[in-house]
Amino acid sequence: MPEGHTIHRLAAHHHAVLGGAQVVATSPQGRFTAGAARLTGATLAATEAYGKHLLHHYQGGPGGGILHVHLGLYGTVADGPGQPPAPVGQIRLRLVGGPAATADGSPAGGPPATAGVAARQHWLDLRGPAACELLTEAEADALRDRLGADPLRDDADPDTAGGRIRRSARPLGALLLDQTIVAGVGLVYATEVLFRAGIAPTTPGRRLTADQWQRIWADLVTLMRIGVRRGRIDTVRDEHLPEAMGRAPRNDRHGGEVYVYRRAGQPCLCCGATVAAGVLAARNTYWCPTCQPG
DNA sequence: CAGATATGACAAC
DNA sequence: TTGTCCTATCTGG
Repeated sequence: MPEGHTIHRLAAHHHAVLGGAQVVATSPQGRFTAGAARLTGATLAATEAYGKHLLHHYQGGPGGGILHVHLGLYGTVADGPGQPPAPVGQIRLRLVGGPAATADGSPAGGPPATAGVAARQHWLDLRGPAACELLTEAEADALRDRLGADPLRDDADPDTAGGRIRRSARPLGALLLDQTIVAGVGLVYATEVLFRAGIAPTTPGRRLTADQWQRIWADLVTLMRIGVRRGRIDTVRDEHLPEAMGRAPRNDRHGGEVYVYRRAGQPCLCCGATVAAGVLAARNTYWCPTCQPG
């Protein structure tokens, strides 16, 4: 699940269901005991996504702080109304009071709960994360400073990212995954955006023109915004969708329609050539030898 | 039911 | 480059 679109989606959702409310935090596995104690009684003031990093800003209570979560390869966050299921996650946040969520699911702002406001019950479980820790403001600044341009953030600086890419001899398939250059792009988006650009993942960054980078960046912004909306990665143009081509829709756990990601050995949706697979910088990569000439 | 694998990242060679 | 983290899911026997 977790490329940048997933994290941005979670940040917005968590603000909608827990924003402005006091929380009770527990550490069922005992790996976040001190952090949970500092969060309990604090109020979730804001949520933020930067690349694949999720930040919860807590104020008040016994100290508050910035909860930093990175899901890594297989971390998940689940949440829901009412009583939580059996405590198994690394961290659990339980809403104990706050303004009622708006009907359309938009962020519930306003002050914390006051007497007479019906308390919501909402739980959140974090399981299998690569990182779950409390940061200071300075540490959060340092985290943002070491991340590159996030196509889903308004403050992104694609020119700096493009400059670094176009001065590098490393292959584009690795450069797009370098979170200090571009933040939030993972294997699926990197693989697919290069297919859509008609550029092989082995191409050195310095062979990319400024115009090509501009188009790749714009495509990432477009694709990842769709990903946030739909909660899945779709990169296939209308004319190559299953309905348009009379083929069966993709039906694996990812769900999205893609051109080459994990389609090794299958025919390219554009030209029919066999999709190739390889390993680049310790990550799987896929491409069409015809549509993406090296 | 054991083993492989996964949209990730980092430390240690 | 390889190993490790650590969870869920899918595969083959």
